[in-house]
Amino acid sequence: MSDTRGYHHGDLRRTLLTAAVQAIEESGPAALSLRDLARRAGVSHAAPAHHFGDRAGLFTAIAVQGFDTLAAALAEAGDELLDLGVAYVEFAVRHRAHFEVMFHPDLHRADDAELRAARERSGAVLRAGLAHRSARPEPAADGPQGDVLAAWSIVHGFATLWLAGALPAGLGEDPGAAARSVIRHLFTPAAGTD
Amino acid sequence: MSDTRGYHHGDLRRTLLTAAVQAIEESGPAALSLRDLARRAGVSHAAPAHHFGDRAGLFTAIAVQGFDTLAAALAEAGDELLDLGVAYVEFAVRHRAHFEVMFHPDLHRADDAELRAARERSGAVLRAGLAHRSARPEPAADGPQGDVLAAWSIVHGFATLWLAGALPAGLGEDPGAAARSVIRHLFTPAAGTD
DNA sequence: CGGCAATCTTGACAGCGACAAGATTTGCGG
DNA sequence: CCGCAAATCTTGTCGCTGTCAAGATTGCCG
Repeated sequence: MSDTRGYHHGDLRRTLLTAAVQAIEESGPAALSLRDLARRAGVSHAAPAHHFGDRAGLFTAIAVQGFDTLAAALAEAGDELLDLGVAYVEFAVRHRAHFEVMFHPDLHRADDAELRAARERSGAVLRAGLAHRSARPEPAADGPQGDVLAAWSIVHGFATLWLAGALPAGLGEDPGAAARSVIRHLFTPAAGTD
Repeated sequence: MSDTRGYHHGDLRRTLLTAAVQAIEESGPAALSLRDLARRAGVSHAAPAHHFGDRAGLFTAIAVQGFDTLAAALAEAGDELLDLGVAYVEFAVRHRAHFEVMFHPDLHRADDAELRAARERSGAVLRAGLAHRSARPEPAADGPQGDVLAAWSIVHGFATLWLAGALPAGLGEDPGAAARSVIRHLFTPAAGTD
């Protein structure tokens, strides 16, 4: 089904997408080359342009795929704010190529209709999960968005710093566990070990 | 002093650096071209290579400059954890080109000696400021690094999301003020207006 | 079965980073 | 003041890249 049989490839778009994600995970988005992608897929150098139009179009498609995957991961994580945050960080680490492309507007086409929709979808899942958070019953004073923003910031920052290799070495190998202990500082300021 | 007089430019390195920062602020790091930089400085296309060796070398120099500027900004911000965090976010927004390059290891040369030193310098300022934080006297249970990590994560995440344009529109124009209300969630979980 | 749209190829062009070799200038020892 | 070495910048070139245009091949639908 995904074999390169004859003139038409048959499944070139999906093949290029997975090859692109793998290449980004290996060498970062900047080093990604459409021609190299075509080479890996055993296809002529101009073939990718037909499916994505553009280098930015390819990144846009990756971002869309990323937001959908994130939405699914968050939906599966449950309603606890803590678990939601851990799932966010684990998504970022397990799909670092998607994550990096998703939050770099200068790579993809940020106003793309399909991308807007996917981003809105994952945002809705996030807000739905945060709506009946059990860890913090009393609403914050700076509006309902205040603590959502704080939670989003702390998990996004932790994930970004982890991926950038900027965090100290003593955190271990499990980003989810490390994130859990960090996120806890949001509700229980003076304790992180439970 | 910074004039292009004759065969030797006289101040080409600094000129290229500022031109690079401006170009990155306009179109992002990915679109930066050494040849375009040379053109802006009125210099031949291979001149930048002599000062930075490489495209990665240029980004490394920018990152070094960024960490030094950040260290200065943090040192000037005072000892309060809150003010420290606000200064961090304001630095990221005011020097977004530096900030983006600093935390993208695939752009610069992360093991560069001068870069290591600059990063360590700014890290020391951050830790010094956090050492006698007044807003939270009691130590966290998961070691002294726990709350430092939480604070760093929340400000870094907020700054990153702000720069990515991912935050909702209702936050106003002042990132420092918005950051202040978000950071407050770290110590006072149920209030953010005070 | 015929034609049409989708898909892929071939070819070309300008721009890019990197390297090598040469030109020019500065600075420093004598 | 001279001359030479090092620093700085230029010119030329190479392979690679993204993008566009035009043609070849295939699947599909009437």
